[in-house]
Amino acid sequence: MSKAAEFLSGGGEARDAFAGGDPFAGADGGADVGGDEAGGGGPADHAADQAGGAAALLEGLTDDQRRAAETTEGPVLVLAAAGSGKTRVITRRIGFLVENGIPPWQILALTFTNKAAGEMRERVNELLAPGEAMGESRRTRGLTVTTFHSLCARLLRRYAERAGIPGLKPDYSIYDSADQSSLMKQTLKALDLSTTNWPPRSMLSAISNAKNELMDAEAFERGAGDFASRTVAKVFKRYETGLRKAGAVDFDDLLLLVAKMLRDTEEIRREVQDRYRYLMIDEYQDTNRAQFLIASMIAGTAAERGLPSESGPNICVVGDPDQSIYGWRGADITNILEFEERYPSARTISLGQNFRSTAPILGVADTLIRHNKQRKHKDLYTTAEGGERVGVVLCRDEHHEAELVVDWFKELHEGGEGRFAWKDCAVLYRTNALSRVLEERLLREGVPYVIARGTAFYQREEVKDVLAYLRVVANTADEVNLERVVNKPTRGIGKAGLDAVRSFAASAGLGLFEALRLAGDAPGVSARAANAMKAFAETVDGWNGAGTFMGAGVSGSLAGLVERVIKESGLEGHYKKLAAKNEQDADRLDNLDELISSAAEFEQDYDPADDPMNFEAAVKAGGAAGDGVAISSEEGSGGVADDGAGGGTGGEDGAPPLLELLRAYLESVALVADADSVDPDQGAVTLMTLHAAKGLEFPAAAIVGLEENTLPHSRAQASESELEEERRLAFVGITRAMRHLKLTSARYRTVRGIHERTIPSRFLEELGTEHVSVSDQSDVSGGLGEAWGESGGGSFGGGGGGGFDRRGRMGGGMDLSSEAQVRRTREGDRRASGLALGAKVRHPRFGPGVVKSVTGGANARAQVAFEQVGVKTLVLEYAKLEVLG
DNA sequence: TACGATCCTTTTTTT
DNA sequence: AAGGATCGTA
Repeated sequence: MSKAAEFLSGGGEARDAFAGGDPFAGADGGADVGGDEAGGGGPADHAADQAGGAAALLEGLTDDQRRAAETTEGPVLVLAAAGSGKTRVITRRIGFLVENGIPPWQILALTFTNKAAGEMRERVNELLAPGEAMGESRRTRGLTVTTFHSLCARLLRRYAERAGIPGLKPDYSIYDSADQSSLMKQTLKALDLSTTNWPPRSMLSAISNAKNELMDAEAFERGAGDFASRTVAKVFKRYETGLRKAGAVDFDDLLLLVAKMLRDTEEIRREVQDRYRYLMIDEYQDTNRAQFLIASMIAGTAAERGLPSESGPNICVVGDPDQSIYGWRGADITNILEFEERYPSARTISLGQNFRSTAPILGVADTLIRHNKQRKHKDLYTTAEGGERVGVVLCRDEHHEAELVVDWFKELHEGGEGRFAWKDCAVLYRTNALSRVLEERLLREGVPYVIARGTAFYQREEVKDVLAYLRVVANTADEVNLERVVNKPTRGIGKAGLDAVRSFAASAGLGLFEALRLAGDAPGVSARAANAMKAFAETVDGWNGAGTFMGAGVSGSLAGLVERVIKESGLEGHYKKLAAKNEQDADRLDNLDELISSAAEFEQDYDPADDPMNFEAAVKAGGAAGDGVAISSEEGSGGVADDGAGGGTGGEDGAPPLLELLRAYLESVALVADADSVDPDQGAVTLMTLHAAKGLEFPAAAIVGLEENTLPHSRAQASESELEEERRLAFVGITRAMRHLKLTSARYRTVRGIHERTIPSRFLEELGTEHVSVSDQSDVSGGLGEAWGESGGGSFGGGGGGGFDRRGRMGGGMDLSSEAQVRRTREGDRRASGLALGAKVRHPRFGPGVVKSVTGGANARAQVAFEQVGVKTLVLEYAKLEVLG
């Protein structure tokens, strides 16, 4: 039995995690859910009267695409190759459903990024209600197109209390990775574990992996055998307690808790199933176990849906195994295989025709991806002819690389009739660190550009400060954020005082925030500190009406609240002072302003009826189409009409509008992704990671850093499967390009401050030669690379229209096959481990010296103080160091 | 208690 | 290169 099946049936490890019942037991009672005809009957019933419009929607699709769009009943697996018009198919499919009389609010489409969701909403709107504002038309109103994480956040808000998840109230906070890491550090401290032996990062990643596998702390503990994992289990448990005490959940919890809730609480599962009758999942290859199960449970079984047992629910998943690039995050390609296992009646539709790229680009992509062994080959084809070769450019270093790329874009931009707009161009790279040099060059050349880093803004210190205050305002139990802001800007609350208050809180059974308010009663707190604490607590009280949000001034706008917090917290003054002192800090004030604007903007766009969990509003909006649909409204939660202006999400706690707005705002901030910030209309060159580029396309693309240890990344070479994921990443990059594609590889690159010789990526060889033209611009012969002696320099074969050949003079004429590389890396490792600090060594050129430091890993290097030439950092793999006895 | 200087390690990718 | 942590000093 697969793990997923175990979870669903309540068996095995996963069952222990939740000790709950089988969600699908008693499913025979499900026949009458909803009881409406539209959902149960499906398009066929309505096809007659709507046929015209529906048929028109399918025009211009290929046969395969059409089948994918119109096969709306039952489970469907769409294997959509890169550039095969996947988004188009999903959009048309939604249109087709609505055109056939399915109320939009019964349709749920899940994507991975907000941006993808937003785009899809837009396209559906264009299709169904052209000219009307988004969400205005009854033909789209109530349609849910969102991300897994947003949906889960909303489900948790609506149902957490009813599901009886301990410690989780509707005002829960979502912890981002910075919050998580603070909490983890606290946790380790509390357990008296050193962060050296138990790095917070690894702890968090172990926990995250467990949660992705649907294992909670108790289950993890049960499976923990050795000392290390038993310690992790302890940390896990404590971390969970910390989260719940703070009324918070982390990213993984959003999925885990919802999976658990849907499984264990039949009533909730039914309610969600009643609402959604048509489910679509994009980028299915990137779903993890939890997501797979959430989708399964929302879709329900044939029995739950009152369908004949040989059929299945209306769930359509769209994915491409070749574009699976989130394995490290728990994504599981076997979800694709298990789909057919779980839904034996599933129909599979393959979309193999590529409409995006030229034949050479496609050819190169195909040649590359064929090197993956764990793969079922599928043909990728295009009917398009012509197209220029894919350029491979060898350059000197990252600066040269940036120069060449930017020059190329300028050429395209300025060149003749086929002129390219800036927004047609993109630079893709493996790691964010590579963007810097490119950015500098673009800036210098005056080329407009945008970097896809939606999260960067919210990670700025000053912005994080304000958000931390806001989180505390929304939820004073959030002690991680409380600790962040309690003395920022400094207000005389120091470590000693805080420690005293903490123990006071513990002994009095108070939360930290309450304890601050009563600090005067705490032993060991100076009067001065106690006053400061009390003042701080009162300031927060002033913002949130002493926790009730009823106080004067709290009824104002969200932007108003944010502004008040910035001013009254003293942050404004603090950053003004900084800015006066240091010019670099000037933009911090701008960021604070921008945050206020972002709140104002959010407020403007916010409509409680847009909340997918506001079932009532959705149904109401659905109007006539929704007649006869029984949404269970007697449960008391959101069912009773909310007469408050805020609408129904908060429901039970009678949340006033401002608090609801604040929660929604913080939630949206917590769930932004880097890719979200890509705005195709910005008229600028786009810079982004290969991961963020998934799903996008550009007429001209450059992929930089085609070097070993960069792409494929050094951290991803431990196993064949990791390497294959890197190859898929390269594949994703290549298939983003529509007409022009260049791949660059620099001979030298400065990584973390160390200038070092590189090895061209093995992927370059794997592109084949047929569609590639190599141009060696590096013309380095010796020169810069002296420290590495004979391994430096060398020129590459190929050039012109020829093939690419990695056999140059590198490594003294050695053929650097990948085996040879592995060998050399190990050699470097071995030498590193054999080098003791203080060891006397001799370098062929620099003479004798003493080892100052050694780092291990794939690129082991040592700092050596030479008698004649001073301290040098050497890459052991290349430096022929001789150890002197 | 607060701030600065110095030393040290290090994220690849992200919801 | 840069951020974080630690330590010493005002």
